Amino acid sequence: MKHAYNVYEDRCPTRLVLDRLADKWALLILDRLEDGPVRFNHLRRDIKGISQKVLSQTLKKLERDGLISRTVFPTVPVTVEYALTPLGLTLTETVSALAHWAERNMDAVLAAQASYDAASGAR
Amino acid sequence: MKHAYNVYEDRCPTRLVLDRLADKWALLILDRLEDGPVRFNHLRRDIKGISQKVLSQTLKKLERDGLISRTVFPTVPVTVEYALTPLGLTLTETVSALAHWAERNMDAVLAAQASYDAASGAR
DNA sequence: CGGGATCCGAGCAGATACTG
DNA sequence: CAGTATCTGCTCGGATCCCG
Repeated sequence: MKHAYNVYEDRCPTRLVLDRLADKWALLILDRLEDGPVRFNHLRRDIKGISQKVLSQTLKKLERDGLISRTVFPTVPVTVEYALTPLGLTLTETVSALAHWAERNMDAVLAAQASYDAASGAR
Repeated sequence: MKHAYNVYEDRCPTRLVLDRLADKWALLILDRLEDGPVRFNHLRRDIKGISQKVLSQTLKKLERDGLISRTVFPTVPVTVEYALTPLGLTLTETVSALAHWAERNMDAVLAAQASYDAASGAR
């Protein structure tokens, strides 16, 4: 057993955390915040395809988990900045590794998919 | 820009890969296979809470992506072993890092959630 | 043992409209 | 600008039954 306890157990708290991390949007947001604080609509524009509702929900979850901070500036109209917390920062190293793996091995994965599809299509 | 190209773009292939990885069950399965080949019902028993259908679907996706291999032994009844491919093996290092991050920082996350909930509950 | 097929209900996501 | 509210689908996952 390479884990401190059984990660595969049903109500294991690690699963709860892992569960939260296993979210495409959350990963992209964390990755995007790595370079510094970003405002709401800026995130919305940068992360193509996310809806305002889902972005809002995901940000709230990440804030609840203590991974990002939300700062409101009392300008008119109001400005809100999202930034990584120190905890969130420690996570982005790992998330980055995942993103870079995807980049490096994308071709291999696509090739595997193509050959898999060809094999089952032949049937 | 720390990526070779814009990961946040809509139809970026990296997103497709990242999307696949952002799956709680897939991560758990990859992690579980790290120690060696495992049979179907063994996985089913080990990864508590997964249904046979979802396990089957997830395994198929991972196989399609070239991350795991499926070997059928013509015994009676038939035996099927799932194992990491070399490509999948390179990924588990990163997945492991994620799992260990979750383990190490679980307490901090739970604490953050508690204080967040207390703050919004007070309103 | 290792699945596929089917049915079904809950929840999540998209679109739209409105607000401080 | 930065969201909330509501409604509506529509996919995902659980349960069950069956097969090689």
